[in-house]
Amino acid sequence: MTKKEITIYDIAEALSISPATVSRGLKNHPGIGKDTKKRIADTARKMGYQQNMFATNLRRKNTNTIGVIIPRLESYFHSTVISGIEKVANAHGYNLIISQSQESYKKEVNSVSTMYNSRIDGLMISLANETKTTDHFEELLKKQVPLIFFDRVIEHPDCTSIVIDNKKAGYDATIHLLEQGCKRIVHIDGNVNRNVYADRLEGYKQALQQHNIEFDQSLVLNIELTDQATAVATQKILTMKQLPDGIFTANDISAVSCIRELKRAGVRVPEDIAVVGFNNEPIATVIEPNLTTINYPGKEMGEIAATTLINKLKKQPSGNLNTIVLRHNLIIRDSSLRKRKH
Amino acid sequence: MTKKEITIYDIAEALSISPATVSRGLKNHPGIGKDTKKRIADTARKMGYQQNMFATNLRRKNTNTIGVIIPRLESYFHSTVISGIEKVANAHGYNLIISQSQESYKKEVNSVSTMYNSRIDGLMISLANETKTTDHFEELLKKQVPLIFFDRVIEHPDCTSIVIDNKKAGYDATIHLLEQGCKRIVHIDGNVNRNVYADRLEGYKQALQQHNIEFDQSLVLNIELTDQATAVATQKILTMKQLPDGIFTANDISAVSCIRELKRAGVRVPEDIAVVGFNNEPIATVIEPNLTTINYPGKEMGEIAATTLINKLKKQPSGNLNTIVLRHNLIIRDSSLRKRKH
DNA sequence: TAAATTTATGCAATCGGTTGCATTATAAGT
DNA sequence: ACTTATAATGCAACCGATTGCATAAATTTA
Repeated sequence: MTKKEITIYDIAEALSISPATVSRGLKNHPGIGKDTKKRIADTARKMGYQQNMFATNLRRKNTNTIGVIIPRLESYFHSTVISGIEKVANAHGYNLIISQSQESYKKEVNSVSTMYNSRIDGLMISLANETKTTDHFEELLKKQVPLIFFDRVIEHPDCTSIVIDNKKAGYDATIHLLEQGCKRIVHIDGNVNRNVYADRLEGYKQALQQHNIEFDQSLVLNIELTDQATAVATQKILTMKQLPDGIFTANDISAVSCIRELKRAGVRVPEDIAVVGFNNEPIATVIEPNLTTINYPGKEMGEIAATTLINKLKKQPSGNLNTIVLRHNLIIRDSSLRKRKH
Repeated sequence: MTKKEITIYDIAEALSISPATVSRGLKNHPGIGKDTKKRIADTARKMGYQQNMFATNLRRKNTNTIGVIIPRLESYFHSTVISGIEKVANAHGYNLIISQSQESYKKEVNSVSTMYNSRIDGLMISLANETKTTDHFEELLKKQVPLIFFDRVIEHPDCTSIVIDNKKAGYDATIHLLEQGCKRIVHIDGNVNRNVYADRLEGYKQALQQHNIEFDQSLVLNIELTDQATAVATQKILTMKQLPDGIFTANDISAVSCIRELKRAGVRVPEDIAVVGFNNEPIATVIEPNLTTINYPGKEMGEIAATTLINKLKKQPSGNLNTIVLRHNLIIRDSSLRKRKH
């Protein structure tokens, strides 16, 4: 029933030439005559020829496929990144295979292994919270498969990382709160096992130090940055003997949840407590007051990550960088504005 | 430099048996002796054997890869669906390749063609707004590649569609507004070329009819359901000689934008105008007042779509359904609540 | 016009598994 | 002990494209 596949042999036969010539003709090999090429192309079209990638890949040993592993797909930030990646990969004729780690080290290892078996040409990954080592990438790297980390990265001599300056961003956010007159700032952070959260915390500390405020560990809450966990954390904050006058959270979901709880408890934002988030997700302009946050260029990050990887694959010179740092910026909105500028 | 790949021939040689036996042994063929199997498995592990999928696929003619095409990745709803798909596909050992159409027919055709060339085993798609025909799928279908539509579907005799009852949902939303005392309800809708929007409109009409309210075409605004476009549409609504007292929008992004504009114009929600959205995205509980909306089970839809497809691929009986309708439900929140229940 | 180049094409091995059929070794039946 | 059924393994063709090397044809040069 299934109509027989057309192969280069069929085309060769139809034109009474050799399959080798057809193969070369189809990919515009310089050694093939102009008219022959045209006849091959025409016949191929006429017969409905479709290249068999397996045969090609089997010989060529590359798949034209790039793997992407992210913690979760239903996250605005990550889907933005993926969108950027897809755009670039698609434009360069690469396929994308995507997998989510769900923040689990085990799932991550598993995904890497599956992709390894699928013979991906390159891998881009934003690490799961649980991940602490790079052992599971060694197999890939040994086979010279380029690996790129983005957002949630880890140091590795052979890989490029694409990040923003999280330390500076954390610093910027905190300085802003300080400049708004905050003296006692809580920092709601993620798992400091991950660079992004460790760095944001570091920036927070630096800013405090610069304003001669002593760092107080009890003002740092390391939680899973979800809606729920933040609500719980906020309740805890509300029971502090001395309430903070500023909160810097490491993502917007968390910031929104926090503001919601504060309002529910009758605390005014920003008058009583100013709040700054991170990521600039769409909800930042839905919550009232609108959320001051760090703008994180996700789509751009995806595009750059993909471009870098593809350059590496094509062995173009630009590919051997160690770290690429994208620009972030603080977007000031009402959730932190206590002093009006005029 | 690149370490030589280990093949079944290497294993065969190491054990002085034939490659055929190794091949069968590795996939647990019944005709191979128990101890031989074990020796093969052990040696394979010891030597670091990795199956070459190309060779396998070249013979077997299936790729273990499923394609997914959606309008855009940076959409909460769609990333939720993808998440569900990924979960199921992954659990069954299928790879996923993803592409976005950006609502463009041309890009959609292109993606289908790329996937066709990648020899995907099956395809799942939520159509672009521009798409009106199914011609671009014929090539795939001719090759017996199963195709599943989800959310944005189109009638096709050989394909299963996974949807919610959009007509009923539109009806439910409108009836709710009517029950809250609304008499003049605007419907902000998408491109009626797409089933989802046509059906929601249909449900809206039915509800009106049931309450003996004459349908007024001037109260239906068909727009691109974005933040921006909705803001513009809302401004237009505000200039109507007679203001509506209810608005039913076909998605939450739009509803939120609408509420924002209404509030900015000093219109009270829900007192002056009650608003109902669609999808139940996270922003629905961030906007104030919280948004009444239709809960749309995206992740579940993804899981079911993937399961259905995989069943078809495995030729399991459950696979030959025409349409699967998931349950939706109206979630009533403050944006539409004018009469308190006690 | 013969020799030297250049251009166009073909031969045949190769990539790494898979699988129908044949063959051999082992166990069971008479 | 001898045939027959059963289990275990091997042979070899095949999937479809790629590519180094050889060959043939066309063109240029001497």
